[in-house]
Amino acid sequence: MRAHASVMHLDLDAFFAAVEQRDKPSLRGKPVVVGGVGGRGVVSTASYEARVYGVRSAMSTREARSRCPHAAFLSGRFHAYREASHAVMSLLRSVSPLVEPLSLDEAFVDLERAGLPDLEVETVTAFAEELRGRVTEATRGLTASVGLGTSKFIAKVASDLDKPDGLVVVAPGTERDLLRPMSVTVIPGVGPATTERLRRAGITTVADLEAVSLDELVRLVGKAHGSGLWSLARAQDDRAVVADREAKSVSVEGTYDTDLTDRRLMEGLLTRQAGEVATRLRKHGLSGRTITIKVRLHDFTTLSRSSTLVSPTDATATIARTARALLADLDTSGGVRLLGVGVSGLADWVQEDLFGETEAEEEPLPEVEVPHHSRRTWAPGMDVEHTEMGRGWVWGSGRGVVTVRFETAETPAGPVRSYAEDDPALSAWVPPPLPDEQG
DNA sequence: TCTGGGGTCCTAGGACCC
DNA sequence: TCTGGGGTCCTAGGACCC
Repeated sequence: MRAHASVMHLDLDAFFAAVEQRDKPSLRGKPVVVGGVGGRGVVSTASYEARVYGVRSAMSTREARSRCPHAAFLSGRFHAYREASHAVMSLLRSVSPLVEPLSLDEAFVDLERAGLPDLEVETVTAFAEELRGRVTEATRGLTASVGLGTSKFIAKVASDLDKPDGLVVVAPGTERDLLRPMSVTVIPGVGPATTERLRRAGITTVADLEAVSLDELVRLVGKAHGSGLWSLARAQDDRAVVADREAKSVSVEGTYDTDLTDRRLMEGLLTRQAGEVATRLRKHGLSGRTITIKVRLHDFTTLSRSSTLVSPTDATATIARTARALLADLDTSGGVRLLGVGVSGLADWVQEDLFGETEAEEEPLPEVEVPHHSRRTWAPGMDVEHTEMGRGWVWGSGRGVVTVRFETAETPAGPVRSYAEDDPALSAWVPPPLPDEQG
């Protein structure tokens, strides 16, 4: 803990929904819900007008619709969110070199490096207030809630106390009095499971937590978590603000509106996801050794299987083949609602490519037909182009009919159309070298 | 027809090595 | 005829965050 309230936490208010209202004046003052709009979608962000009706983040879109049928339901324009986020992060970095983004809409800023004349409460308060105004300017109208405190924990708690469009400074020395009456859930890392465990032990507030010994806490919630809670309950937090944290994994996953049962289709989808993961790895100059697939069954049981290669890869074919091999060991007969592929164990260098695809030393993998862009046979997952519908990908094929899903960034679950296999309007789509698809 | 997507961190057991 | 201990890597699952 520092002597001064020099850690700042900034949080953009109802970020995705606010960007939509900014860009579309007809939505201002109205309930807006951004999230998945498919049958299994959930809410990412609800505008404050929608929150009045009880719509919350992580709620199923179905429930949000029933609570607030007249809201605008939008699937999200991530390019616009990224752009607004970038404007804010750039502004913050112009103020201090130590900026730690937590997501598109949140960051810590270390004011010890902001070149202020001093770090007294009045000084940092005036500085933060002015900065909030500059954030609104830089984003053409978005508002931010800001908290200042002697640690990350306190700054984060503070930014939550006067939302939206607020500023709270917790004066040094007042932290523990502030925390004591609060629920244990204010502590980052205390979610539903931990809250329930603590509740059974009679612990519901930070004051309760403070009264529990370290040994007892470790017994209740484990070693790392227990010692973390013990410290945070006393407002002891020395975590530094760290700029430029490196990514540790890259993954793509998707939940499908209806459960998948066709293994061939699942393989096609995994192949497609592997391609997206590989593209993102290459874009950031990364490669990784561990390939993981994630499979969520019809009953929501979630399985993962991973395999670590001898050397890092960023090759679609290697990731795809490994992913399909991992799937081969799983029983998916009850149906699958989610499939995902990830790569971890990242290195910021790429293996020198001595063997073409560099898979010479890998264990033999089962024979699976890889969808191939240059052939006019339609395999699930392959990219196609239709003269009228534009770009899409093969969802299924057979008996002379090919089903294509036309999907864009705006509509992840786009329209599905079926064509005769030999329909001349349909052609294979070969991706350009290193497409720079999204920011 | 409950329950997203992209992440991080932790735990625990087994293999393997010294 | 009894059975170490520490360290590291790998795998699977789970909690949590925004």
